Parts: sequence; C-alpha cells; structure tokens
Amino acid sequence: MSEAMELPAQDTPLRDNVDFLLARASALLSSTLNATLAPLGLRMRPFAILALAAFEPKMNQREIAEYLRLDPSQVVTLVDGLESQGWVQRLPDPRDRRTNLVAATAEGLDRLEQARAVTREAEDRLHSDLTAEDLQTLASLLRRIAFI
Amino acid sequence: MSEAMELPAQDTPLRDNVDFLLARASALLSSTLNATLAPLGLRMRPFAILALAAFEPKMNQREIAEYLRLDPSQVVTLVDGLESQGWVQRLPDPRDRRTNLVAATAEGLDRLEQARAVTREAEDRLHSDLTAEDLQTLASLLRRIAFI
DNA sequence: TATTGTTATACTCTATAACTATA
DNA sequence: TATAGTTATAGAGTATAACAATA
Repeated sequence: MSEAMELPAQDTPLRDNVDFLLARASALLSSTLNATLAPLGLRMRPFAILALAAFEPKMNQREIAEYLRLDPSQVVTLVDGLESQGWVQRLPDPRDRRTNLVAATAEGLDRLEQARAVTREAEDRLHSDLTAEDLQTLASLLRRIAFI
Repeated sequence: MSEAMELPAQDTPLRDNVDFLLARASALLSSTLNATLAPLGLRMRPFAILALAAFEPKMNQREIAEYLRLDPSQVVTLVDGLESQGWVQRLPDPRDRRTNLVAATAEGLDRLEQARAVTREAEDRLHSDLTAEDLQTLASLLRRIAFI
C-alpha cells in the first residue's frame, strides 16, 4: 500500500510556471467572454470567425481553420451556425470550385459591432491591472509562442 | 436577402489582439502537452492536480478547485481518476471531517517526475523563441491577468 | 444556515477517420 | 494523387443544479 508522502523539493511552484499561468488566464478569458457574448447568441469561436469574415472576407474555410487553429470539420459546424443566423455567407470562389469564401453579411457586421462593444468592456475589466504598454509587451511575447 | 459586404475599417486585426493570442497560445499549449502526457496516462488537468498534491499536500479539494479555476465537481472526478491509479490519496482532515486532503503517493511522485521531464522538453520547444528574461516578463504579466 | 464534497445532466470543445467533389 | 469541405463519432472540458454530511 502507498503511504502519503511529505513535501518534495519544490523547484517550480505552479504559480511561477508560465504555462500554468497561460492556461489559467485563458480559462478565465474564455469563460468571461463566453458569458458576455451569450446574450448576443455568440461564443468565442463563432465570434472569431465572424471577425475574420468581416475583416478578411476573402478567407476560405481552410485558411480560417489554420488561422484559429481549428480542425476544418469544426469550421464547417461553426460556419453552419453563423450562416443559419444570417451573419455570414459562403460564396463560391471563381478560381477553385472546391473552396468556400466566408463573408460577413450586413446583419453579421451589425452583430459583430455589438459583440465587439461588450467584449471590449469585459476585456478592459480583465486587463485593468495592465498599462497599454504592458498589453503591447504581452501581445508581442504571446505572438512568439502562439504560431509555432 | 443579405448581400456579402466589403472590407470594413479594420482597427484591430486578430493577430494584434492580446486575447486572441492568449487563446491561441493556450490551445497550442494544451494540445501539445496533452499529446506529450498521453503515454504516461495523464493529461494537463490531472497533471496539475498531481503537482499540487506533491507540492502542497495539505490542500483540500475546494482549495485545488480555486487554485486551478475548476468547479469542485470536476475536482471530484479528476481526483477519482488519480486515486484509482494509486497516484494520490484522499486523507481525512482531523480538523474538519467534511474535507479531503489530497496527497501524492510514492508512485504518484514517481509518475510526476516522469511527467515533468517530458513536459519540460515540450515546453522548451514551445518557448524556444523566448529568452529566460522574456519568459519571466511573460509570467509576471500573465500573473496579473490570471487571478482576477 | 453555510460549506465540502458528491452525483447527475447538458452542452461545448477537441481529435480522428472516412467520404465527395474537385484540382 | 492531393486538397477543400463534409459527415460521423468518441472523448475531454465546462457549467449548473440538487443533495448528504458536517460545520
């Protein structure tokens, strides 16, 4: 039978581990933003796709999948949902009949602006301990570990 | 019917948004570490609980839940799994018969060391673009948004 | 009355494989 | 042969509510 053990040498408390902090910050972010977006009928992933459909209307589903690090089959489901709400359209690509270009509709752009307003507020609360310069530093460090 | 819209003003491309970067870095981290830990019969959340049970053997389940930002009911299931493997034990708290103190066993400490070895390697690869100083900066910034 | 742990349930997210139509 | 999209399925993660034992 195993006996309970006493404290071993503790060289990296979880609170000092960058990956633990990354996971915890991300969990806090997604639960906060999902709750914030719920009244608008959105969640983080469809919101991100809607933003891409608005900002980069010439992206196809595979490009969206790579950009958001999703499986292409997840993009199918998420675009289905956005399309059934009338917020995005699948447009044919005249250069390749296999691909769908995903573009925001007028209603989608409108909903996106509402979503950006409420998420901006939530993000301001989440980031209230950081200065604008801190946020820029954080973004630049994260960019170097987010696209490996 | 909704017409597809042209590019609107693009004031925050997703790639410059700190929360998008946070979510993407975290997704990359968890999929990488889960794949790395799979051969050891672990995933990120049980691994984190095992680490707490080793480093802080006097934590009860509610404290673990708060520390890892999990619901107490999730901790029940995760501790069940670790206990059935013989890696942690639930110990009675002499001061409060409601609570379980979660402590690592000898086998659990052994498994934890194996897990820390393989995850350290994976983390080194994920962070190879950052210096030690960058990582310290990143940890200190994340700490300020991870515990709100 | 409030808290700790537990059970139950529903939904979301992730990972994988197989298929079709096009290239 | 390879790629874009789709369908299907299983397992992991998250969120809530209700309950028993104990404080």
